[in-house]
Amino acid sequence: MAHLTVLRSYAQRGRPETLPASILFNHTETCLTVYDAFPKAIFHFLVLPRIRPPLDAEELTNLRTLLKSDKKRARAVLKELSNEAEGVKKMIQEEMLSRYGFQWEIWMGFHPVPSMQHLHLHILSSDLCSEKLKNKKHYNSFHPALGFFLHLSDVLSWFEADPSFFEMKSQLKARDYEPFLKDDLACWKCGRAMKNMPALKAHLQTEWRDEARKEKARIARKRKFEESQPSSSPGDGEERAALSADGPAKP
Amino acid sequence: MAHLTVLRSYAQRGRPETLPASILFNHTETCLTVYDAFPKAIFHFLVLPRIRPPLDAEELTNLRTLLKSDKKRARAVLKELSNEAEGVKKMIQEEMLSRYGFQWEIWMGFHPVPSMQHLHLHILSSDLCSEKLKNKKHYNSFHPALGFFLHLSDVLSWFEADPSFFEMKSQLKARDYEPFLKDDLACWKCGRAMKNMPALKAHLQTEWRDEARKEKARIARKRKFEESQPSSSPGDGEERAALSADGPAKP
DNA sequence: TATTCCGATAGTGAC
DNA sequence: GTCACTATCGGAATGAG
Repeated sequence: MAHLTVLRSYAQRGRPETLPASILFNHTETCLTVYDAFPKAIFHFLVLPRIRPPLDAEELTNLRTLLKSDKKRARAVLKELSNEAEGVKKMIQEEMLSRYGFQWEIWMGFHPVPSMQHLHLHILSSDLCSEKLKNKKHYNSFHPALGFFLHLSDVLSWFEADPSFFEMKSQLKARDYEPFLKDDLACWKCGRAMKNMPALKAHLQTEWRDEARKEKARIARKRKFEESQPSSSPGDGEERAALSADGPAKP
Repeated sequence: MAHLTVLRSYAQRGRPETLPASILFNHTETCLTVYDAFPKAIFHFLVLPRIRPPLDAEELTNLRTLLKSDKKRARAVLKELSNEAEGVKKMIQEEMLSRYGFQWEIWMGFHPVPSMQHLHLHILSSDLCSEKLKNKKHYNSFHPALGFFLHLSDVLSWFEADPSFFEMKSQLKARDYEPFLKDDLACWKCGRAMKNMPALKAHLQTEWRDEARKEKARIARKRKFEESQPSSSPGDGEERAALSADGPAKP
């Protein structure tokens, strides 16, 4: 479903649990977490604030509309999204370990000028390995240091800064952010310039495989060291069990 | 063979008759006529001046190099191309009649700044209906009134004009002609603007079919009139025979 | 900054 | 203004009741 208001339709549901399991991942009193229909990484979720009094659909249209509404209410909404996101992040980390044998970065943040209506917090893994990641706009919109992707922690920090700084950041003008999406392609991890998308995608695969190899070796060393020690903590058993299940990992 | 010097290799052959019949259409002491390897119309030939003393390959590289060499020799070369082209044109006209039942325009002219080396006079039919005509550059380069396509008769007339005019025209600077190739698409025949190449190509087909219909009706009326007359000339028999053979005509 | 489809545009490599 | 290949860029439609 490629409709521009599909997220809003989810967010205004009185009974989100009636959504198909292929769409809904988790929900609370205040938030829904759905699978991104076109995931740009191995893990990619969206956390949506539910529409409920005193929050209306207009206020929750996007980050800009939220930030220009009541500041305390806005912060509360973001905190609720953050709470839900932290839980989702933990579930992703467990899944990383059980399915791929290691853990890698998870990013949480907003797009300044989204096309789809209704505020959505992206939670995605840093591999950016996905068939759905097809063009420069896709990639640059998630590049963690380019300027387009607004990390949740940064957005929350705006509330603690000077009100004039908050006002400035809250503008979120399309013309201020659009240029980032046209920046030259470069690996977010090593900084190397990439000629085109196929080259970038191949490189991202390599980066992720390299990280997998190094992390798995590190974990193996750690395990060997711990096995050579006389005592063990209760958590170790789980960790070893998770590590032994390798699943459909590519790296 | 899409090589940039293939025409020169033909033109410097001592025995052009050894060229494959799929390449060589006709030849004289001074000229070769070859099939355009990527015809942009139903009929599309190239007439090449043969390389022979005192003409060298450099002088015959393109129209600009020829025109800036000895003026009388240049005119002689163009006259030889013209003579050969007139013969080829007559053969095309006969083929039009025998295969398609009517005749339509045939254009003869040069491109000001060709990529392929060796002067070549284009002879092509005005339908511009061909799978090989794929983009705006192709089309605009043969548009008969845009300015890029240099009609042979016009080029020959430069020799009769004031020497300063000849000098001006002989410049043939790429930058003076390149803009024509980017002009908006418009039908050369009716002037209508065309949104894109598929629309233009469909329209060109329509134009040609319309012309075929009208010309065939005109010819049929003429024949009926002549049949109603008591006398006939010896040529009429041939013409009727040609008209009756309809061949693989599309229109 | 939703995707997908279509088409134009740009760079390259060819031997 | 050689072609053919790859990739990018640019606009338009898109669904649902």
